[in-house]
Amino acid sequence: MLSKKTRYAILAMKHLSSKYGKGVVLISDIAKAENLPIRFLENILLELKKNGYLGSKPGKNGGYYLIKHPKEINLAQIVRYFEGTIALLYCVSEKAYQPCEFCMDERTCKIKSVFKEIRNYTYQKLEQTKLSDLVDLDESDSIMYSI
Amino acid sequence: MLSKKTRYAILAMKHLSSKYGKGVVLISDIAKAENLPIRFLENILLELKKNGYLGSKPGKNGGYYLIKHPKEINLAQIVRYFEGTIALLYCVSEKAYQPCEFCMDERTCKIKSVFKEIRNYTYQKLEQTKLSDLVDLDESDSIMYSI
DNA sequence: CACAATGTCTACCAATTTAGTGTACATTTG
DNA sequence: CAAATGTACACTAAATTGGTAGACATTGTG
Repeated sequence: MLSKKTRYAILAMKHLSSKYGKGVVLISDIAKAENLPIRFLENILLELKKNGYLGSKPGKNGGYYLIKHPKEINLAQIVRYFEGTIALLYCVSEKAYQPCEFCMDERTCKIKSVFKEIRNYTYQKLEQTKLSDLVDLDESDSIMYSI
Repeated sequence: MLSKKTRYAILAMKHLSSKYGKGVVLISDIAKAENLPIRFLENILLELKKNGYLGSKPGKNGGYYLIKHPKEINLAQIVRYFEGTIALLYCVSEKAYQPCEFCMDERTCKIKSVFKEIRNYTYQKLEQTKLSDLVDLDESDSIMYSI
């Protein structure tokens, strides 16, 4: 099961995608729109910013905005960042690999092969799902930021 | 990521499968063979017994044994029992369903559909993997229990 | 019947993770 | 300068994870 943090992050990113190209969005607006605890959301947005997905503008009329185009961010990136890995076992993880505890020979381990297939399918599905797939983008009246 | 408890349960069940039809197995032997903390393993075996997978024989010459044939137990059952659900979101879970937090309309929610596909694939793979697939069964000299 | 070897039961516990909150501060605009 | 914002960092409460302790019940053997 994904953690609330991961789910909140997806919701926040989805919301920011829907406002892409339209200037900054208040944390409080995201919190209200997606029904998220605002202080917790602050931490999450900060993490997303540190990871390069978001930009921010402090002070009055400030807020957050997506740096990349929504079609350039996918769910695998978000899930992996907050969950640490997409795999269900360390031995089939790309990002958090550790030797298998189930077997002597990882090349022939049946458990590993099953969980590897699951990991690969999951990764592929999440990777294929872009933020742009989650919202109706309106690119007609997009504006430039003055940062 | 699966919890240690779930992973230990799979290891214990795998070990008991390899001894299927050959009488009881000491907790301490399972712990030694699979390198598991014995007191924690006791709890896990007890849970597996309460769930109907294992039988036990207390007292001298006692131990645990698989009740069902290894081909009648699959990984989905074990994972679901210890993890609570196989899904990554409640809204796509069969056993722990809760309404979706991501959308107004679950029928058209893209996030839900992606995670539903992942859940279905995962379930199918785990369900197809029987304990008998994990070990070399030797059914030639199986014996009957005298319980 | 005594006793050793085993599983059983109930409780407890420490460490870690999760899901936040508190407080003070820095920055920007008007 | 004041108000509106994001930033930093510490703190914490609750839940979960990963166990451990100790007394007890059951069984086989001598």
